[in-house]
Formats: sequence, structure tokens, C-alpha cells
Amino acid sequence: MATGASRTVARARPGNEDDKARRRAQIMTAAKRAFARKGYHATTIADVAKSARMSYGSVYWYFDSKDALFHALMDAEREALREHIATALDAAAGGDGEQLFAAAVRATFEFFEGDRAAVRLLFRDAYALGGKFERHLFGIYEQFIDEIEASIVEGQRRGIVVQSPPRMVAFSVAALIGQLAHRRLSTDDGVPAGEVADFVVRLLLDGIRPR
Amino acid sequence: MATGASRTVARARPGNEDDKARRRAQIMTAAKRAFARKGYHATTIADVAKSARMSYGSVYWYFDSKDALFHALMDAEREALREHIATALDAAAGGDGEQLFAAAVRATFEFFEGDRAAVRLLFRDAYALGGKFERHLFGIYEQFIDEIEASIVEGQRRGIVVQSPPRMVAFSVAALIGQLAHRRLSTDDGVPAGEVADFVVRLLLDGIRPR
Amino acid sequence: MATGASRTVARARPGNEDDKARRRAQIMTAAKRAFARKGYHATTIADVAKSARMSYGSVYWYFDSKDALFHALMDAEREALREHIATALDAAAGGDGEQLFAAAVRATFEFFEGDRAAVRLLFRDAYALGGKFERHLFGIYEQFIDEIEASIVEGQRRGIVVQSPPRMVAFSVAALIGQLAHRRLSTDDGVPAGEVADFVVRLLLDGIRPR
Amino acid sequence: MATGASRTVARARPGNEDDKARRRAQIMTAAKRAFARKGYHATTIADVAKSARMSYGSVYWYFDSKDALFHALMDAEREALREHIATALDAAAGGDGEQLFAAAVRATFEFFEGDRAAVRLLFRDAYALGGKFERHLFGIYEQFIDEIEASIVEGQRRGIVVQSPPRMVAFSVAALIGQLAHRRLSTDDGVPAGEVADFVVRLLLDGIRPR
DNA sequence: AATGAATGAGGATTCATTCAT
DNA sequence: AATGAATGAATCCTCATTCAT
Repeated sequence: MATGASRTVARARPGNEDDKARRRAQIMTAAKRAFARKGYHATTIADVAKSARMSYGSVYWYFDSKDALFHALMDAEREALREHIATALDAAAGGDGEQLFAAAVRATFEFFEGDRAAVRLLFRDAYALGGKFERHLFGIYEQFIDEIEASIVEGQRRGIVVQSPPRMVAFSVAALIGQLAHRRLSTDDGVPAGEVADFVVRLLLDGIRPR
Repeated sequence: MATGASRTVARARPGNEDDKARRRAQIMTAAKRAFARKGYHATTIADVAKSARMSYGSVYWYFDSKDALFHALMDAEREALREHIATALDAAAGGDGEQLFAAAVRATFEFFEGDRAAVRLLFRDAYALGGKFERHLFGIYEQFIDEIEASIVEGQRRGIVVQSPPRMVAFSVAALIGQLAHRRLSTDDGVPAGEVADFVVRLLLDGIRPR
Repeated sequence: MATGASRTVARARPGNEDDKARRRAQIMTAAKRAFARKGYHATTIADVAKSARMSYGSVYWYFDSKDALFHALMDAEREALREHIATALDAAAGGDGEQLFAAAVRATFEFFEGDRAAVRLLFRDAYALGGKFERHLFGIYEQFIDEIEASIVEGQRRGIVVQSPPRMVAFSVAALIGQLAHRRLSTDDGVPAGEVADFVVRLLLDGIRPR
Repeated sequence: MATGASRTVARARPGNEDDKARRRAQIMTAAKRAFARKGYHATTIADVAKSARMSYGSVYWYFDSKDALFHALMDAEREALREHIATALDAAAGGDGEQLFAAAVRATFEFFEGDRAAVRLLFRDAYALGGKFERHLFGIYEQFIDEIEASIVEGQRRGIVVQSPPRMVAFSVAALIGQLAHRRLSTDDGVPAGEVADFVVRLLLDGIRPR
């Protein structure tokens, strides 16, 4: 530890993976905040660097480009959401299909409720990039839709879900959740997140026509 | 220094309102195509001008700015969609609530099916503009949601719609339609537009749980 | 003269010099107002045309270019000022040298006081044009300086003016008047124009050292 | 799309304040030259950059805008002139009021004589900016006028200056000096700067009427 | 003569990316 | 590894001027 006088100040030793990861995370946090606030285009690398309290060029040490940074951000969000849902499903293990479904939807709303920036990122900026990120963005969405579809198919097998094209059903579920979460950013209906989740579950299960 | 015109292109006679409108439309058509293809940010005024086969500055003769052009475009789309739906509802006049509902949904899908650029414009670029156009964009969406909400409330009064918060229901309807229309751009499920419309109607009315 | 029915409506007959002059004056009035308010660069031909309640291109029928218009404006101001001074000198005819001098200075301040736009034009915009109008602008100034110089020389001949280089004296007189007139635009000392004129006369005649 | 640097030019080491100041000065020198030659409007940032032998965007690294650059330039000139005068006054310390006055006037002419670009900047371009820079420009002028006014008031107290409104006197002094300095740019009377200074001193002190 | 649409050079400014230190 | 200076392509918008009608 005592290394002598001429060493430069605090500086990560080469090869320290922890520091590296920490720096990356630092940038991503800052970037997420910045993108969420001003949108992808209006956010400059300078903004991100400043917000991350590091230098201009450092961002480029950890990320190849602005796009790459954004990609990483989206991937991280997807992963976080997936984990959040998985945890909820574990907790609800043993319930029937509807209970699991309700748990997943609720978890999703919880997640977005607790991380507004994530919503902006996934439902505003991601679109903004048009063709540029379409492919990647779709990859993210499709992943969730895949899982939902699997449940739908299973439900159909067991006769508790109607025989509509499963992928379309799955997409509808995801779309509805996403759009309602997004709407909460700009429009305050005064409805708590939990109730919105319940509403979505009911709407999807039973429709708007009274049984 | 400034050089002025030299090549001779079709030149509208001064004061001719018809020509003026035609020229505006020419620009809007080109802009719609360009925005739809490359997105708002990636589209330059030069692109639009070129696509409209007119000079750079001419676009500015008819529109104050790129933003203004985009606004005009969104307004036009909204108006076109509204008319399309109105026509369909007229044709279905006399039907019961569900029939009218189905007619409206079908008309919407038809509209978007016939005008893919409109979809991109309303469901991708409009988002891209984030804060910038949020107000205006919301005005457009909310207008449709207003109308849907009115139907929902009426349905609730007559006991044929469940008692969920009507605005949330209305939004859900709009969101689902919009997202499914948007999805068709990038993902071909091989399902014809009419069937998607029917699917949406059924899903919204009865949910995914078999009755 | 009788040319048949197809003639277009009210339109000045070609060769009607009165109408032509009237239109020119109309443009110049508008231009003077516009330039004075916003400055040469910030004023567009469109501004001028609008202010003159005529069409865009008409300005170019009467003036070759924006520069030419400005030139004409400066010339007109010079002529107006010269006349104003000449009238004042006529009225003071018979006075001694100092009385004539005082009359001329007072007339100059009166002129500028009654036409603030002229001040802006001559002392702000004219400068703004840098090399572009320098030659022309100087022509205007020099003309006045010529006349002042002649008086100075005459005064020196009669021994009532010190033997400094007459042109420098003449220039000083013009500069002082011009700058004080200009200053009145932006800074209100609360001193009436007449008093400023008297001040200038006294300062130039006797200096700031009490006799 | 963006391409970034490729050619290698002198590159300041990050964080080196000296280099930074040198680079700023480099730009300001180039800008002064350019503005003085072609005027504010006719000078482009590209001109400045080229003249400073650096790239387009670099100018923007050191200055926020063209306006800011011009402001900085004016401030620097003001400061330089002020210092020049202060030095002269120090050298003349102990003299009576008139001697100090003469020293200041001479110093001013010397300054402008040695820096023609400064004259153009302060007496031509500064005007050109009309409303835009009026406030800032006036601040500069007023500063000198303030100081002159103080001397005038002191002179009046001691009975060696007539009782005219001191601010007007002060302004007259400044105006006369400025205009004569400016005139020397375009008109060569063949009179050395020193003599012009003497002339101004005498004119202001005693007027044109022989005592 | 009058009109106003059309033209396009120009110019300020931004910002992703590179790279010397 | 970090820094921040340097680069210049890109883009929106302005506006003098031209010219068909």
C-alpha cells in the first residue's frame, strides 16, 4: 500500500475489473438519467460525461459509441425487468395460471412505477431511433413476447385461453402493459399502479363485456 | 452574392390558391414519405425538397420550419383517420353498439393498412420528438380517446360495458389498435388486416378467457 | 389610346413620372422606417415591401438592389439636411459669422431631433456597412465638411478663427454635432435639443476653459 | 457519419491553462484582424478559424458564439486602452490638470495609431451591431466617459472648467477623440498623430475663437 | 408594371468521434 | 486509463435576387 511519493492520485490499477465495472455503471446511470430527461437526440455525450462526473473522452473508453451506450442501456433495462418479473413469479409459485399472470403484470407495473426513466427509455427514445435501433429494440420486446406466448400456448392447451393466434395475444398483452405504463408518465389519472395492473388483468382476461 | 433562380421548373402563378394548395400537398406527400422512411431526425429538409422535386428554399415558402411541416403532417393524418372512421360509422348506422365498435376498429386498421407511412408517422416519429411535440401529439391521441371514452360511458350506462374507469378503457382500446397496427409494419404474422381487427374486437369485448 | 376591353384594371400608365416618383417615395419611406428600427442587416426586402404595402418584387422595379435603396436613402437624407440648414442660414442672413454658425448648428440639431430615423441611418447603419458603403458615406460627410471648411477658412481670413488646419476643424465640428445627435437617441440627458446646440456652439467657439 | 480529427496540428495538452490562454489569444488576434478588415457581418467564423490556422469547430471550443467572441474582443480593447492611458497618466503624474488631460488625449491617439484594427472594431463594427450590442458597447464607452466626467467635475470645482453639464462635456471629449482617430483610417490629412492630439487638446480647451 | 413563387448560396452552430499527451 | 482539445461533416434556416405570368 505504501507506494512512494511520485504516484499519481487515485487511479484504478490496470486490470481491476471491479473498477471497470463500476465506471461503466456510473456512465450508464448518468446516461439513463440524461436520456430519460431530454431524449436520445437531445442528449450529448458531453451531457452524459458531465452527469457521470468524468471526462469527455472517458465515455468512449467504456463504450464504442453513443449508440452502443444506448444499446447497453436497453439491454440492462430488459434484464432488470426480466429479473423483477422472475422474482415475482417465484413468489407466486404454486398458483394457477391466472394468478401467475396477475403476478407478472403487477410486477411489470411495479417495475416501471419505480423506474420512470426506464419507461422513457424503452417507450419513447427507443422509438425515436427509427430504423436505427428497430432491430435491437424489437429483440427486446420479442423476448418478453416469447415468454408470454409460451404461457398463452400452455393456457390454450389446458383450455383456459381462447384459441386466437397466440403470438398476437402475447403481443397484445405486452403492448397494453407498455402503453399504460408509458401513459402514466404524462397523464395522471390518479389511479394507483396496483389498480392499473388489476385493470389490465381483468380487461385481458374477461374483456369489457360483463359476463 | 446570392444567385437567384436559373433553371426553369413549373412555377405557380402568383395568387393562385389552387396551385398553392397543390404545392403544399406536394411537399407534404414528399415529407410524409421521407419521414416515414428515415424518421424525423434523419430526414433533412433537403431530402424533402429533393423528393418533392423542388428547391431547398421553396419548402420554407410553404412551411415555417421543419417542425411546422411535421405538425401539419400529423394534423392531416389525424383528420384523414377521423374522416375514414366517420364514414365507416355512417355506413354501419343502425347497428348496435358492438357492431359500431367493430366497424370503427375495422376502419382504423383499414386506414393504417392502406397508409403505412401514416403509421410510422404517428407511432414512431411522433414519439421521437419527445418533449418537443408531446403536447401536440397528445392532442391528437386524446381526441380519439375522447370519442372512444364517450362510447364507453354510453355502454356502461346501458349496462353492456363493465364499470372500469372509462378513460383507462378508452386508452387501452386506442393503444391496442395503434400498437397492433404499428407491429404490422415490421412483423408479418401473415394475418390479414381484417382478421387482426376482428381479433382486437373480440379480445377487447370478451378477453382471452373462454366464456 | 382606346385599346379595347381586355386591358387590366387600375394601373399606372407607362411613362407617368408622377406615379413612379410616388411609388419610389413610398418605398423609401418604408425602408427608412424599417432600417431605422432594425438596422440594415436585420431588415429584409420583404420587411420593406410589406411596410410599403406593395409586393415583394416591386421594390426591385424601382431599385436595383438593397444597397442601391440604401444609397438613395442616404442621399435623400443628405439633401434634406442640406436644405434644412440652407433655409436656416437664409433666415439668419445678415448676422455675423458666429450667428450664422450658431444658426447652422441649431438647424442641424432641429433636423435630427425631428427625424430620429435619419440619425440612425446616418450614424449607425451607414457605419455598419463597413467597407461596402464607406466611400459613399464619406461622400456625404465630406460634403458638409467642405462647406464648414469654407466658413472656417473665411473666418481665419478675417481673424476670428484660430489658425488650426481648417479641414480638421471642420471635421471636428461635424463630428461633434453628429455624435451628440446620435447620443440623444439612446441616452436622455434631459437636455433639450436647443440647449445641446447652444452647448456645442459655445464649446466649439470658446472651449471648456473659462475666458 | 461524423468523421473526427485526422490531420495533426499543434494540440494543447489538456488542462494546460497557458496553452488555453494562448489559443484564445490566437483566435482573438485572428478575429480582430478579420473583423477589422471586412466588418463583423462580412466576417465568417470560417474566416476567423482559417486566419487562426485552426479548425472550424475549435473556435467554438473557446468561444460560445460569434457574438461572444466579439464581446471578448471589445472588452480586451477597452482594457488595453485603459491601461495605455493609465500608464501615460502615471508618467505625467504631478502635472496640472491640463497637462494630465493632454497626456491622456495623446495616449489615446497613440494607442489608436498603433492599433488600427482596434479603431475599426470600436468605431465601426461596434456600431454595426445596432441594438444587438448597444448595451455592451455603451458600457465600454460610458466607462471612459465616466472617468472623463470625474475630471471635468473636479476642474469645475477648481474653477478651471466652464460650468456646462459635465457629462455632455465628457461625452464631447470622447466623441471628438474617437471620431478623429477613426477619420485617420480613411483620410490621410498628412498630419501626424501627435499634432492631432495637440489640436484636440487646444480645441477643447480654448475653442476656435482666438483669445 | 406588378406580383409573389422559386432559387440556392451562405452561415452559424452542434456534436459524435478521434487522438496526442 | 484518463483527459479534453481538435476536427469538420451535417443541418436548419435566411434572404437577396430572379423571373414566369
